[in-house]
Amino acid sequence: MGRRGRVAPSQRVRMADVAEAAGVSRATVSRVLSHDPAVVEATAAVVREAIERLGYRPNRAAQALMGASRTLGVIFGEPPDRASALLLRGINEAATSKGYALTVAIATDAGGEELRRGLNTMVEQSAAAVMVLPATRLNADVLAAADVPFPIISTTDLGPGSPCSVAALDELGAVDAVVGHLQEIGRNRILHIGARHETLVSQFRRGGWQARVDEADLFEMADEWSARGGYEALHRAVARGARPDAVFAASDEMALGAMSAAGELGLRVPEDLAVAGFGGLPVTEFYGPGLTTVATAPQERGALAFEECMRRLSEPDSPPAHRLLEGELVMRPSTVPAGGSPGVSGL
Amino acid sequence: MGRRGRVAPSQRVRMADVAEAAGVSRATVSRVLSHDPAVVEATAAVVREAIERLGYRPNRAAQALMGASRTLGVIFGEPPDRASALLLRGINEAATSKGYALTVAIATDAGGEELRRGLNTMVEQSAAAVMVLPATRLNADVLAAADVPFPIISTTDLGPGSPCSVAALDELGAVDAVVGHLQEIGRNRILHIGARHETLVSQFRRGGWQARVDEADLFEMADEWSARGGYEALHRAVARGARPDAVFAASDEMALGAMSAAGELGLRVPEDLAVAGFGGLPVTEFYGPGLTTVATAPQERGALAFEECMRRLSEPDSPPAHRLLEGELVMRPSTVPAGGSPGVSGL
DNA sequence: CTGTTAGCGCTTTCAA
DNA sequence: TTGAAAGCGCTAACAG
Repeated sequence: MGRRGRVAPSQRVRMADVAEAAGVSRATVSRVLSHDPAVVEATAAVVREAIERLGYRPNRAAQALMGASRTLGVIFGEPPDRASALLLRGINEAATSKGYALTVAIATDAGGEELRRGLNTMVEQSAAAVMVLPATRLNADVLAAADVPFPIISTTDLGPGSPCSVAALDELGAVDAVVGHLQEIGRNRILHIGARHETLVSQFRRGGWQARVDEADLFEMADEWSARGGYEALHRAVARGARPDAVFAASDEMALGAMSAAGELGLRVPEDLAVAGFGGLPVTEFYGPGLTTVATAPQERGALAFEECMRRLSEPDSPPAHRLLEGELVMRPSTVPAGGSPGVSGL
Repeated sequence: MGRRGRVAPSQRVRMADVAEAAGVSRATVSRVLSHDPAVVEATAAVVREAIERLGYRPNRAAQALMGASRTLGVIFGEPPDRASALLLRGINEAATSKGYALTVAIATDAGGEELRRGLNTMVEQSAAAVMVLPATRLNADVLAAADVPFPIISTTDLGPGSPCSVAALDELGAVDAVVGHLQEIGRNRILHIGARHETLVSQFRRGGWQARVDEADLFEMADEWSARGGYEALHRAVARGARPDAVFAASDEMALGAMSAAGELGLRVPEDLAVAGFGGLPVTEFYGPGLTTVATAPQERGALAFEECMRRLSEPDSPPAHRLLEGELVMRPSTVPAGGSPGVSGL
């Protein structure tokens, strides 16, 4: 057959097949699929039966070509840790239940080039909205300047003036709770171990600590956002003469490394050195004697971000919202000796 | 405008806009985009300039409607741990560089219902191929029976006879290396702590251990795949009279919990109780005295899975391949006292 | 080497 | 309440 522009039709069951099987037109099948109340129940039942029998699945690409797409984008800017996996899970659960599919991209570079590419991918995929976990300030600027046809929801606080919605942890409040706790138990030489100074979370954690602490010699930059980074940082700080009575590490893993270094330095935790981290996944109960930390609810953050997507989509003209989730201080023996009363307290 | 079937054209720059700006036809733009050598360089340059200037991004939905789609699916069946995040990163890196976008779904239930839904999502998204991390045997059966228009690549070993390609860790070999190591250092009462018996990885780890160990009283089922699970399991095992001289835990976190329990029971690690885990992320260096484990290279596994996708796509008629990655035994003080010679040895 | 044109699978007017 | 037909943005077959 020499017809021009001929394209091999796919093997897949199409709407036309369903229509034929049900003895109706394609338009009617389409209406049944979108729960159009105009279709009389008897007809709808026949159509649904045919859909079921033939195993018909609509082609999203064709749907997206017409109107609103049912795809949401997720761009990861955080390191590939467990929290990011949980965040994805939170988003997925909510999205699946509402019939949305998820497309992902990863953008961990500081410069924003990967983020730009990620956003382009989302445009190409006709995403209806995109959730982003921007890593750095530059990334945040890329978001603000992005020329994209969908709303952006950031799961890191971008501060006021950003055109993006925010569904994030109240970082400053959470840090304040940990550092405040260390001060309440009588520590006044609180060393902060940070890393990757260019990232937004690093800046938040350091900023929250700075707001409560004066001594400039009590900051130590770790090489990496990891246990080894925390381990080496504490060793370095002590070697250069810092004499902390507490450590606030920017991540739980760094805190774990710091506790290991403390052991080598002959410092007892918590008697000589109270140690607190940030993150709060269940495993931290077994970090050292049990690590004091802040639970950051990544899964809830994901659900919140999705909710904000839906809100922006249903009220296209509403301004971007700024929704913050409270962290939860978890007190454990690394700051409160077993004799004390460890436990959990809301902020 | 009373034209029938009217649909609001999108605001986005379309191929037609580029064509007009460049003074060529849409077909030529399309050819430039797909690097068709038939287009003379001068024309191509003009087109590329117009694309750049207008900020044109092709609409994937429209592309997918025609021929091969540039979307790959990833279905997670593993718990949301760091390894799964790394696996995604490995896939993403390879996929991005080849111009593929990624769609994700999550299917962690044992029954396979979520997996079926996930596969449906991938059909709807016109995925060209799908990578799956199936959790359970039932999930594997769903995969085998799936009626889908794309090749499936499993990142868990499905054994022979499966219609899916496999790009996975050599689980049995890796377990054999750990348990063999424990035997080589003279341990012969090796307790295995497992969990979630319905999952394939649990079965592999238990099977590998069983192949080397006789005593039936040396298996203890943990409630969860976590540090707390390992902690409680060791306590239970000792309480019921098991007298292990070593522990092989099915995950690093369970091993961490077991070491904590060992401390409470007055057992020194490794003198009284050697402890080994499974997973091998860097943080395990700071689990207890340093945890012996197996590195499972999740990122490499992701890259391998992607490679296998490409192979299946370029050779549609070739049979599914079975590609296994070797684990790497990492010996640390939890089995080899500091006096010994800890280090890394390939399998 | 480039343009014309048909049609991918779907939704949406408009008419009946 | 349902059907006919147009067209979403793109690719590919064919003609020139």
